[in-house]
Amino acid sequence: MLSQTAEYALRAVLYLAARGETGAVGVEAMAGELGIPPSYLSKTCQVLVRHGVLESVRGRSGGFRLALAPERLRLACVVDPFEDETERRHCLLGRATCSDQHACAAHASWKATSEQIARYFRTTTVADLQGRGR
Amino acid sequence: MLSQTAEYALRAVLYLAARGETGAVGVEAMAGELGIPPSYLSKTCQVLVRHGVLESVRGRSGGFRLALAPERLRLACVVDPFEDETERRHCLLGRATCSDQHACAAHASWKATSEQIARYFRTTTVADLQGRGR
DNA sequence: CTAAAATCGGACCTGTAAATCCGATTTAAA
DNA sequence: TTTAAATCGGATTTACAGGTCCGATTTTAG
Repeated sequence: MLSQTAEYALRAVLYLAARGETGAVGVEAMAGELGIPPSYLSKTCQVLVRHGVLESVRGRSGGFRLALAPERLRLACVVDPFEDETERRHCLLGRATCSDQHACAAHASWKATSEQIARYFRTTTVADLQGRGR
Repeated sequence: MLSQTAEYALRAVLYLAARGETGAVGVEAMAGELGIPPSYLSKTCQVLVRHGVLESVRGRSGGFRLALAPERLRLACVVDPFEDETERRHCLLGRATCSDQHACAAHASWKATSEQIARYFRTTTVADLQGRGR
């Protein structure tokens, strides 16, 4: 469903949200806790910083922290930087242009499901997932 | 949403369904029509034969045709052989075990959408998509 | 019977996502 | 002021899905 990288990003953000306002968390610690290759997580977090999802604190006792309150952070903001913009996964058969006007064979029947997926990522916030599961 | 290979499979099956009972269609013709690399489509079709979705006719004027009536062919049958069995895409965060009992943070909120996706592929048939779009 | 046209299927190549490595830079504690 | 600990960021390597190639086999048209 999500690329490996997008999944890492989501897990990292969820982890930081759980920490609340406890200052920045180092990549090494986070990676160890989440079971993600540290140097890869480092890059992934850097991308999230560029997209305004995280803030980085450099130097000693630095690390990463959320840039926004969890209530304002939608899952789409976390995941989108790692999904190909062009293929908004709207067409099941991989058409470049697939709309109500120029529909592929699957368009009509797939539409409802496709829209529910998009709505999930657009409306669900990080706060909505906090405190659930473990 | 679907892997490239699964998408090829679905398009090929839809193409054969549109042909109706006009005998087997050669890979070369099908690939040209669909814009799929011929030798790759060949392998993809071979997998579908092994899974009972297609039948192959060897020798001169051979090719592939549907093994079942379109009404009996569910999209899941076409697509599943090309998706990893283990990660049934049920867990957004990539957990090995994620269920109502052992839930990840996203489980509860993701469940409805996840089930709608599964239901779509399980219940929609090739016949449902026939004659739609182009 | 022969030859052409097709699938079969294994070995090989390739492009890209995933992961690693390492030096430069920044900062705070000692 | 020095040093340790952290991010930054580009170059490189690895793993695997995607794609190619080709010889063997099968079958039918002529």
